[in-house]
Amino acid sequence: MSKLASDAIPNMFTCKPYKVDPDIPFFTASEDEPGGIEHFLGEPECKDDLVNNLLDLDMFQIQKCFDVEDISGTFDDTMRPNLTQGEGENLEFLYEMFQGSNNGDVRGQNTLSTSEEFLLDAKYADDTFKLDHGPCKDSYLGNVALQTQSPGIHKRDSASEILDLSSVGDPVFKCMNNHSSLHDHIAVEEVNEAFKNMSEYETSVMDSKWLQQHEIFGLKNYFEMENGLSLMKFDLTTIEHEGKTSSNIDYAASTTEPVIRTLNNENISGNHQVKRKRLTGSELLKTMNSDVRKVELFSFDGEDKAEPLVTQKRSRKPPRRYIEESLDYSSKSSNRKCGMAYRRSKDQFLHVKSQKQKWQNEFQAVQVFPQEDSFDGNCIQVPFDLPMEREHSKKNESFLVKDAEDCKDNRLLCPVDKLDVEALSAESQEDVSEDECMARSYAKGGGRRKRHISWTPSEVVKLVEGVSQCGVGRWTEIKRLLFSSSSHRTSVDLKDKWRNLLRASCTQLQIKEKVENGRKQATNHIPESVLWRVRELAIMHPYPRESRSKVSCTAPAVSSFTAATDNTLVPLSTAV
DNA sequence: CTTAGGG
DNA sequence: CCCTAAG
Repeated sequence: MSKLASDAIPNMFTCKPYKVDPDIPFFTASEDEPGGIEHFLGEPECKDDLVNNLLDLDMFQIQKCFDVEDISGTFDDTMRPNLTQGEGENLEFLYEMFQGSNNGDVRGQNTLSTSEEFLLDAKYADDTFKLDHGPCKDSYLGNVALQTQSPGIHKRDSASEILDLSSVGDPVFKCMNNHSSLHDHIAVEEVNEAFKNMSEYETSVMDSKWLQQHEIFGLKNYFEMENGLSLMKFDLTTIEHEGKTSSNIDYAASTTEPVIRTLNNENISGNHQVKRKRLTGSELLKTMNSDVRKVELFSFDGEDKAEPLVTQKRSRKPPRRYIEESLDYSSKSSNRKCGMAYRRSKDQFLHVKSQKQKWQNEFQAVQVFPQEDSFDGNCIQVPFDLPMEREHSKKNESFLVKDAEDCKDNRLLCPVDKLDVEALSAESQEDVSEDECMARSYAKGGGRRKRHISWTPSEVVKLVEGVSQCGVGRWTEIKRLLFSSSSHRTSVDLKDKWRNLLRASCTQLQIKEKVENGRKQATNHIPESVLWRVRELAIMHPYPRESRSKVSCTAPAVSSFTAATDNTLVPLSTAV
């Protein structure tokens, strides 16, 4: 496929004037030093250069990648505000811009003002048409709003953002084309001619500066990205281009490939939407400006051909941000498909299946309190994430190969998981509900804090019993023995709970000694007998540091414990 | 990985 | 409940 593309693309693209691949700095400058980049972007200096570069970029891509013969109306709409408004003479204007003349400053600002108007138009048009844009739309539009509201920086930002927004509004442009009379082929041709007239010297002089600006632009784009798809994309192309500084062929192939993918995909899913949107500004211009069917005729006749290119290129590890976000997406999207549920509960189920009956018997033997912890209403949890994000995940279901594979795996494994759940539910409703509860709490979190699940008295009793059996500190064993069914209680949780119980037992004693009235409130629904037991266990199995001193001061003698306990508690001597 | 301990 | 260091 890549060879195919390499053979086909140069025939259709005429890239004479430019010796240096303009996207190399764009792609190579990526995840290594985002902080510095951000800092750089924060400096309000380069606006004029960026303005110039914006137009330069446009012209570059147009000239470089397409021998402009059949430019669709989208191109005209995109370029028109920049080229035709404010300056009647496109040729002269562009020429000056390319030369980096001082006049370009003023004109650049004019261009920017019109661009802003255009961006606002795009925003409103976007809102009007409500086209399917994927998850990044809002953020981009938000950027637009921010730019228009902050005059201090909006010039620079909007300049660097125009292409982004054009990408976001791509469908908008298309819609506009359907019912507007903005087609302006003259401007395009003039631009094209201007490039042809440019001398080799000028282009070569521009290259260094232009590359710098292009890098800025690209990095800006980089930071605008909401998900990692385009990062992957960029990485791929980066790998492709590293060390090949003048590989226009590869450039063309890699940059046009997603376009073709998008086009060939009949039901354009969010996946490809995102891909196209996440392209660099230059790519987007190409995407929008080119007559894509024409591209398709050049030996790209199926998605299966374009697919290997992607997988072949994906060799660099995605950035951390991408990993987190993709995990977020996958967890959200696969939540309903047992994605995380499977992951978290697989071992649990396997383990439970073998030992569940046995431990359950032990539980019942151990239970001293009635089954208050059926977890009936306790497990109904409201998801943290917004419903909007769910929609995104739906659209981006297969927006990465990795994600797609994950989803597939989850779907494949899901039936087994469900079978397990059903089989277990026949055994014990409580435990399954706990597992589901736990799975939900993890699946939706996406790395966030686990939902707080209050310890039920029976759980406390189980913990106490486990401590009495295994001793303090053997939390894994206790967990395995008594909490194997409740996967949301980890050994660390047991440890923490035990620590809290010790504190509670201490403080409660002190409180009880002082005020008899506040006892119920202070106990926090933990029966006093349990606390007594905790205290005694703390004596028998001293907690490494804190329990010894604390308990020793307040813990009564064993004789007092036996006297104070009700008969529901098994005497400690039997347990130990 | 498990535990202890601080936050 | 989270995080991390230590073993």
